[in-house]
Amino acid sequence: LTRATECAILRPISLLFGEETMRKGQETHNRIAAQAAALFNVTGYSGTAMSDIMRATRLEKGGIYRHFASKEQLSLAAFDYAAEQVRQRFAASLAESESAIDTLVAFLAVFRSYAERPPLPGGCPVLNTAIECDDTNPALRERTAAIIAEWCALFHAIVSAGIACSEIDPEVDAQQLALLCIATMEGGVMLARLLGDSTPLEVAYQHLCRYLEHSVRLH
Amino acid sequence: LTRATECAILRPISLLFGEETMRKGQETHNRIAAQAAALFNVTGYSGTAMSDIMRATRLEKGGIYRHFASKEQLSLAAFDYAAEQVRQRFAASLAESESAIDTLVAFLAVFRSYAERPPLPGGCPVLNTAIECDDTNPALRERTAAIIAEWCALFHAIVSAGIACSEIDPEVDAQQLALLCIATMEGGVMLARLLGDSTPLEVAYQHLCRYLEHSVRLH
Amino acid sequence: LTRATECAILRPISLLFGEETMRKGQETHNRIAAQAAALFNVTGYSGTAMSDIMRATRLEKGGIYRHFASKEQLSLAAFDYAAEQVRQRFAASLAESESAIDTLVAFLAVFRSYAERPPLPGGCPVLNTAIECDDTNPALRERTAAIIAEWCALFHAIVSAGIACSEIDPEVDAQQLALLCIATMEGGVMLARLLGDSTPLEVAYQHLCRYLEHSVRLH
Amino acid sequence: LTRATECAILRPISLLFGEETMRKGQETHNRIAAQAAALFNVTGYSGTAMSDIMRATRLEKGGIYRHFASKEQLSLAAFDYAAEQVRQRFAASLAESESAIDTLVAFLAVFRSYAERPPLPGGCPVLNTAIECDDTNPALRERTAAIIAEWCALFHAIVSAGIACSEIDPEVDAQQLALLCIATMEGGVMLARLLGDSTPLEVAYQHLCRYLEHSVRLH
DNA sequence: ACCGACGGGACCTCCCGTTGTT
DNA sequence: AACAACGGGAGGTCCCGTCGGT
Repeated sequence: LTRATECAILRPISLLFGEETMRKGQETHNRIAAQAAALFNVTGYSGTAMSDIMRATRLEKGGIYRHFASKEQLSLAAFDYAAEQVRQRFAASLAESESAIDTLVAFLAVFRSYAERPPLPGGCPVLNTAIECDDTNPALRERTAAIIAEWCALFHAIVSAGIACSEIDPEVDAQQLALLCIATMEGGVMLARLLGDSTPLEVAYQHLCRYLEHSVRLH
Repeated sequence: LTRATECAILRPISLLFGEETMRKGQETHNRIAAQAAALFNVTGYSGTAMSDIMRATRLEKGGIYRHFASKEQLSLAAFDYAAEQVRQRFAASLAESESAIDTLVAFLAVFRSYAERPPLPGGCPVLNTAIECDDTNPALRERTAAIIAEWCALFHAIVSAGIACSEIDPEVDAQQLALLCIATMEGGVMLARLLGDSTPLEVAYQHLCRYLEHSVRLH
Repeated sequence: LTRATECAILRPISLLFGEETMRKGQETHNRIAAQAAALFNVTGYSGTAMSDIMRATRLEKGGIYRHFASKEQLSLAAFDYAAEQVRQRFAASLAESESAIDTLVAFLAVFRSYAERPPLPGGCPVLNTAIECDDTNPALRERTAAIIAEWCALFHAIVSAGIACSEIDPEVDAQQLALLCIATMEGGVMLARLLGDSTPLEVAYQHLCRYLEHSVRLH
Repeated sequence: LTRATECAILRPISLLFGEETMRKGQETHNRIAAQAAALFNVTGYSGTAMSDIMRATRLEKGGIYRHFASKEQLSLAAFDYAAEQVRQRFAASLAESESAIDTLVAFLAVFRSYAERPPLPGGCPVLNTAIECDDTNPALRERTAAIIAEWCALFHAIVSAGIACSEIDPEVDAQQLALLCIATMEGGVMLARLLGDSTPLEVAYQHLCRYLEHSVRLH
């Protein structure tokens, strides 16, 4: 794995910094969270048993419960891992773009890529967690809402910058634009997965791109 | 309840048609499906236990299993009940509209009303079921996809009629328009429920209304 | 079992009184409580596993948990059963005695019989529960203390009657006498069981009998 | 054990030589036994988990299992520690008394002090262990019975000396007197802890003091 | 048509003990 | 000497489904 390689490379460095301690444990901790995240994303939190996670991690109960006090705690760590994966996808996509509109398009493009290459097996963890946990799991709901807030903040930053450099119409409400884009793309993800067809995502993406071009960009 | 009243009204009629047989049983059957649908919609299929349904229906195990062979079968019946509720919401909303565009707006308005008055407790059953079952439950996934297909067919009919009477731009692709509208509104439902705020739904609704007006209506 | 036979005999009678309902369940409920009481009394509450009770009752988990919501609830029911057994032993012993002093002696004699014929396997449930639960289980502690209170009340009644008929010295404090007798005999039970020798019980009994004769009886 | 014997022999010698070696280990060993003794005395042997002992000792599993091969072995060491505490309480109380009767009273006084100042948290370890282990744990039962035997031997010595100096009635049976005193006081300890009231202990103590004075002392 | 009793398996959690490492 | 990591089994609880009764 890329990750394992990365660790192998970083280890000597961290040794220099005296971070030697608790390496193995941390690694296992992360590995469990990562594999649990995938399972939770596919079968849901209540649909995934600890035994499933045991099988995926090839660890026994004792090994898992050493790192997580409960399934609840593990589910939070798993969500955090998933959120981090999503963040990295956005970071990678936004990195290449230069103008504000380009950046917004890059944001949309991340969702568009979910049909073929989801950040985790099972689709968008934000969408999945939002649907499963909105009524039943305050802790996860909170965390999920925080990701949405992050995205909205990102939109605010991008739109502000775009307005400042006269690329974006100053009338544009960043918050509303963010909600519209997230809703449309996440809805597209849902449809694409349900129908097993990426068309809905493509339609959503094209529609929003045109909208950005015609109604958000300053002419 | 409206539903109960409806039953009371319909019963004498069905009596006229000799449907005397299986009345009480059918009623219980429907009641179980209805209450299970609400539970499933809130806590999910794997998050809802038969004991929850027993409590809600005030029936013992035997009473439920007389009507449904398994939890699986009950979940299908419950989804069918939920789908029917949704259908009725759409029928009621579309009934009043006259023009094609009005009809499309009426379609969107149904989703807009979900924030304050969802068809079932727990939000949109189509969205919820799609997310929970896309990877794990082919039977429910199929049924959910069928609802989407129904909506698309509805769009086809409306758009065709609109084109025929020169209200809608003949360039409009009904299928794509349907997917866009469904994705945007369902995404809005997700956000509204997650954030506990109907703004995302309102934004989605307003955006699509303007889109219908400017880009779908024939000028 | 005697008990089962008894039930079989009583059943037709209870039918006459319309107590037909919930017969089987109640019977199983009682049987579980009785057998659990014996186990708890021998191996303690925390030392007895539900699997032990399953083996003893020849019931599966499902069968037991139908009747008791938790091990905690079962432990309370089991203690109540044990307390009832103890009560019956006292009732049987006190029934035959005539004078106040005789009644007190009969009370002591119940404890004396514990060495050879304890009310339940494992010795005195009051003593055992008191020791195990005084610091850890308020519910059981309360119930155990209530039995002690019952015994003290019994002493009050006996002593009062004895004083009234000039058989007992009016200076005698019934409460203190009760505590002394209970302490001495329960301590005797403990020693007898620990040493596997009934001598301590016999010594305690003889001592208290002489004490009753010389210092409690009115001369 | 060989190890115990070795320690007993080596200790004075190594002290002479200022023995640095093996001191830290022995200290930890004792600390674990002491803290485990308190826990076992409160929550019982089967009610106390190794994790409880880990928390109390602030040691990890490996740290404890280095000193004790198993929970079973630890429980024996803990009981030995508890027994030693009890022995010291008796030694301290008996040290001050001069006559035989005074010594017996001093013996009783130790139990009387248990209500306010038990030798360990949780009450009398002899009583607690006797009740929990009489049917289930031969090793601990043996050790507990040995403490009782010690006490009886102590009574024999005191009574013999008392008879020899004409302080105690030569008719007195030391063994029976010991059993009576132990039973009465331990029963008092049980009641005092159960009821949260030292009265039973006081009553037992006063009763036995009067008994010693009137029926044991030679007049 | 519905209830109550029960089987037996799965689930989460915790337990005791072992091993490798430092 | 002590810790961290882990195995594997047992504990209590809950689950789904069956069956006999009424």
